[in-house]
Amino acid sequence: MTVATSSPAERRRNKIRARILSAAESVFAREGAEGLSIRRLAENIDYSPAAIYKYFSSKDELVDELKETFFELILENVHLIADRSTPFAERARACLATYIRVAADKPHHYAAAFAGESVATGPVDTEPGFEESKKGQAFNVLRNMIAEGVETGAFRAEIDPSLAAKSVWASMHGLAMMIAHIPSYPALKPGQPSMAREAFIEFHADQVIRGMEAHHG
Amino acid sequence: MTVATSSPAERRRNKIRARILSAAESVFAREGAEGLSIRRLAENIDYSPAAIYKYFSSKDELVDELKETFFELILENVHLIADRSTPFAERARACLATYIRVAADKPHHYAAAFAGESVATGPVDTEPGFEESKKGQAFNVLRNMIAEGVETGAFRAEIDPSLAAKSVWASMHGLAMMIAHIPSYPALKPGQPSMAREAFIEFHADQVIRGMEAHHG
DNA sequence: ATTGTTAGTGAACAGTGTTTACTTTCTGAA
DNA sequence: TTCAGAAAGTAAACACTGTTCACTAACAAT
Repeated sequence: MTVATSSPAERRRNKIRARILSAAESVFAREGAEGLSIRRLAENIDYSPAAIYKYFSSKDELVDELKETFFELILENVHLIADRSTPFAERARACLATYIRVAADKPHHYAAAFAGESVATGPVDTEPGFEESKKGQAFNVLRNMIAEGVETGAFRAEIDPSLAAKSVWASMHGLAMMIAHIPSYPALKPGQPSMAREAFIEFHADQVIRGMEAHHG
Repeated sequence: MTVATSSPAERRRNKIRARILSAAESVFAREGAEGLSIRRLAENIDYSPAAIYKYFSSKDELVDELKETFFELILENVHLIADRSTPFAERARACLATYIRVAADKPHHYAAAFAGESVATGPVDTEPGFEESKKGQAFNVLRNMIAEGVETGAFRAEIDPSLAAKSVWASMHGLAMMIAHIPSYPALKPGQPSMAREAFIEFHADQVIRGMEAHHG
């Protein structure tokens, strides 16, 4: 083990790697994975197409890194809400709504994060490294929150947090995908779309939480 | 207006068109839109690639037709349940579950039906021809069912059927997409995945309905 | 100073959807 | 029945794509 954890050459390499990722990010955000071509990317940063392959073994690997970074962003935002000490019901709704908002902000990223065949090969939570992945961590935040709800009696006692978390995730995923693919969803008519969307996101989150709520009395 | 609504030539043409679609269908079901290449398709049916373009103006148009036919299948299945005279709650849950089941049966079709950029250009329900499209009709079935629930007092009075239909659709869409992209979702571990999935689909549908239910008491 | 690794490149390979110019085949009217 | 015109079908090319290979230039370490 050498002392220097980063040689000058290594730092320079990381810098270029980052520059490639940054250029890719901006194209990807605008046009998605299909719009991001290695040749165009190479031209943008004044390299030959083949040069990219000295830094990434394939386009998929490059895109995977963009997706992972994006899910890190989702996780950060959700954590910010989840760790607050506001009342449970409010906190739960805010978490769900936040997930959608971040997803809606980068629709191409969100859609791509779930469209990749690499993800589709195995079960979600038995995938190697799922627990450690950003997606897995986001799932855990959700499950813990539901467990809290069950323990405090806010949610029905018979609810299995793991199972419910998957159901809730699916529901939020659905809205996120709808917005990603149909940018104006769910606005009835164009015009003040963001207000209508905000209201809808909150309605949707509310519906999902209601589905789990206990009704004493 | 001529009497003959289909000349021999025309019938022959439709036959070949159908043969192309049929060959495309089987490849598409197995490998999705990316796996379906015009050249491979042409080879399968012993035509030159260019010949396909005498019947379809583009690959997108061909795929669009596959998608529309698929959504017709969904609609048929859902209608079969929706038109039954079983108790409302049971009927509603069965409709939602059916939507998922048909989608899960042809994951590539379902994913593609929502992935196309052509869909993503406008609002869902202000798209020209949305009301007439199979997707639009499925949406109407859902909205009418929710309206029925509100009228009979099963669902909360303040619920707007149009809005709620979008929320419910998003929830079901989410699960359908999860299953489409992650074939083993939501099984925790491989083994008896279809039973686990059946149970989960019903749990999910139940959660979604519960979100709208009124609690008199 | 020399050796070996790394950065970077131009050209090619194997695909893709699509268009164009061309030939063949068939059809509908004089 | 003949004959013009439309339609069916094709080979070859265009403009792309991701990726690999052989090669050169630069740099690091012994």
